[in-house]
Amino acid sequence: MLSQKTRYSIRALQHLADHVGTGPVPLGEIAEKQRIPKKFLTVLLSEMGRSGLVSAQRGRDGGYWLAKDPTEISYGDIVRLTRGSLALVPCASRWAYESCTSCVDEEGCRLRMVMLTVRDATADILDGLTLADDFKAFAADKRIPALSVGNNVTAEQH
Amino acid sequence: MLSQKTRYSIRALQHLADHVGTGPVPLGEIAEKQRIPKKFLTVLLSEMGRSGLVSAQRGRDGGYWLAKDPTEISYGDIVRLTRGSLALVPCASRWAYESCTSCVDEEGCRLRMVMLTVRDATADILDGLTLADDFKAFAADKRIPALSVGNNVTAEQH
DNA sequence: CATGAATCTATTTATTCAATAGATAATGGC
DNA sequence: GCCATTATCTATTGAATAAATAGATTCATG
Repeated sequence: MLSQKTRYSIRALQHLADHVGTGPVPLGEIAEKQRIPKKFLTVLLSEMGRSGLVSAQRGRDGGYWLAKDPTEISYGDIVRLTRGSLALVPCASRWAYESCTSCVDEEGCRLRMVMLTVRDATADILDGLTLADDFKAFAADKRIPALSVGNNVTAEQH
Repeated sequence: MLSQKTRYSIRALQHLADHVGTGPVPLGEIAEKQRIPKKFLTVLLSEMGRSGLVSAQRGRDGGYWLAKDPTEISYGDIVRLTRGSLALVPCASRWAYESCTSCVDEEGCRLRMVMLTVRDATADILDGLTLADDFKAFAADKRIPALSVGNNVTAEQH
């Protein structure tokens, strides 16, 4: 699962992407519009500043803006920077590899092979989508179906 | 990330898959061979028993075995049963959907659209692989490259 | 120099996860 | 019937991580 931190960060960046060219956006506005706790968001935006995703200006009329063009910031980048890895298991990360504790045989580990494949598929998607992408077109293209709300799942739905 | 619980569970099931037809495998053997804390494993195997993945027999010569044919147990099943969901965000789960707290507009949420796509790609992989699959062939087919160990990442490696 | 903003480090609080404990129940051999 | 063996269950502890908050500081601008 993605942490709140990652999710808040993505929403904040999307907000900034939607306001490119309109000058610095103050933290208070992002917090309010995106329903993110203000004080928490200061921490997140600071980190994103340090990692080069956003720039900021202090003082009157200050605020935040994207440090790069929205086409240059992919969802993969954001997840890597805020979460450390795209993978579901540290030994299947290509960006932040860590060997498993309590692993019996990493070379032959089937779990790791599966998870490497998943991580590559995930990367294909997340690295191919940027903050600039048009999600209405994207959704139509992928034909994302509506979700059945609740937990009423049938055997076939696995 | 997958929890230890999910990882241990998968390793335990793989062990059982490798011993189909040899009679009940006692917990102690699984724990030792797979390096899983014994007491913890009892909890995991109990849960897997309740969810119908394994069967067990008590007493002398007792132990565990797969409740179904290994071809009938996919990695997707295991992850869903032990973790609750394949998705990276609860509102993108099809099996265990939950709406986000602090979500502004779920219908139009771009993060959710991306994550639905990722969850579908993940499901394609994990539901297509079972405990019976031959991972040497799988790895060769997918041409899984060796990992560079450590965190020495260059800009191009994203 | 006062005001409005971001920035930084530390701390609290909540939640989740991993592991262990301890008592119980079934099975089979003698 | 009794004992050793093995699984089962519920609860608890302990540790780690994540979420959120606090408070002092710095910088820009009118």
